[in-house]
Amino acid sequence: MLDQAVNQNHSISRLVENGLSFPTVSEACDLNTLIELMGVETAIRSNAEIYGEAEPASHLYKLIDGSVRTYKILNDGRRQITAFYLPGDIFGLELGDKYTVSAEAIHDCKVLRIKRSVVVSLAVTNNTITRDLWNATAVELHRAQSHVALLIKSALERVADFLLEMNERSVSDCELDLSMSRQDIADYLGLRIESVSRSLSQLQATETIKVEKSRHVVLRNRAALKRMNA
Amino acid sequence: MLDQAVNQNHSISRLVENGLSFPTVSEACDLNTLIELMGVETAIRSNAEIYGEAEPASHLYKLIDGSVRTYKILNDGRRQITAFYLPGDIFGLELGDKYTVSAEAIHDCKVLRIKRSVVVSLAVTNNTITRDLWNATAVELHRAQSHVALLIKSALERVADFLLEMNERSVSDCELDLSMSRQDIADYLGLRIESVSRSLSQLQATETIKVEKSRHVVLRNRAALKRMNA
DNA sequence: CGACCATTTGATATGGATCAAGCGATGTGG
DNA sequence: CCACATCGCTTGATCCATATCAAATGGTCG
Repeated sequence: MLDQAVNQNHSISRLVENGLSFPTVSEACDLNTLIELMGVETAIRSNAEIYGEAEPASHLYKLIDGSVRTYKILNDGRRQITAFYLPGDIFGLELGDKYTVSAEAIHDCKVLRIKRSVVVSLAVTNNTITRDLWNATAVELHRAQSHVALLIKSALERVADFLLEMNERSVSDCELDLSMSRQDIADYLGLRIESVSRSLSQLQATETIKVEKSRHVVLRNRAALKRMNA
Repeated sequence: MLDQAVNQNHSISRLVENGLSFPTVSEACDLNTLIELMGVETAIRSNAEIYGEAEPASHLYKLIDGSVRTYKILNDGRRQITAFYLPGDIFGLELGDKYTVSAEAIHDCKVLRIKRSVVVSLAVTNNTITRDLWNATAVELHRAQSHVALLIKSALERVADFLLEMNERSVSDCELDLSMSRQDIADYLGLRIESVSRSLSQLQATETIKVEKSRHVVLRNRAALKRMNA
């Protein structure tokens, strides 16, 4: 059943990529529907690059399964992770024609991939899609602004923020499965891996969290975590 | 002549705000033209608040003269300046219905102000305007991403970055007139005022810049400044 | 001229980086 | 099934960049 869906996506996609009109898609369709209908399901191996900074921004992605990090490498070699994407998130959206960050799979992933040129040309006449593109960019902007606010905080506050952010974006109970390594977290928070580790230990010492396994954290006192934020 | 233009803007604006149709504006018009045609010219005193975080996002602004800072106050009282706006820039653009930052005039300013509801309702049928809103949001996103990259750098690098950014956004020769105080710069860069001052002194000691007056800086070796960036 | 405010400079403290070692989980070969 | 290598993470010791505290300087305005 899944295979069938994938194949169908392929054929729809090809139709439109070949320039044939597709009334239901091009008229009253939103961005998410467009990706679901026309996106090509693609598997990506753990740690594989999905696209690289400064490459032509050829595709737009919706993450189905797994997790993705986007990052920039600064000229001294430091890596700044700009965002983590979880299932359901759209990524790879660029206004300009080059990617401004690189994207990598954190694990084996499944994504829906759609040609940017298709989306952009549909957007010319489809206001809903243009609005969705705006909307998606605005969501990214809010995340980036939160990230700025995060980076001026202390190490402990950054880690607390990070745990809450991940918690809110996942199932949102008190159990938290982190898909990324300590190094990824450190590069996202602008800290060293040792500082992340120490902050987690400190939060555990104050009974705020419990690090059951290194990738599995229980939030024992979310109020205390929230009190650390701004 | 200027007064006349202002009055005319007022009347056009009222027409549309009262729900009368205005074919030339609502059809083939872009966002900038819309603001120029319908924006109400407003003067804002130095240090006056233009809007506050979490207030209803009632207006969209184009800065004509002066400069503006937007910021968030974190819960421990720290102020994070998120952006500086210079003449020609659009600000106050929100996707949601509340402002996510506060905006203040750094000096006496002139702005063109337009109701958000007008822009948004025109955007429903005018794809060019929707696209321009997307575009403006994408510009903000790029700035925010650069800001993230900036905040993981050393104090010296942040200050060098800042000088280059301001230089590129102004007339772009080697003379740089800073419209903001050291405290504003510090709150933008996530540093203390003393660290900003020391970094400037250090850049001056290496003949990279010359601080002629505290608000007027000459870039003597732009290549050296650029070499500090990532 | 004198008061005030912004900025710079100096002295010291501190949080996070760095360097280094230990620990625990996972996997491999004997 | 166990010894051992490896990798990711934690913990410890020390260092350094920036914060903090304090004072001096300079520019502006009455």
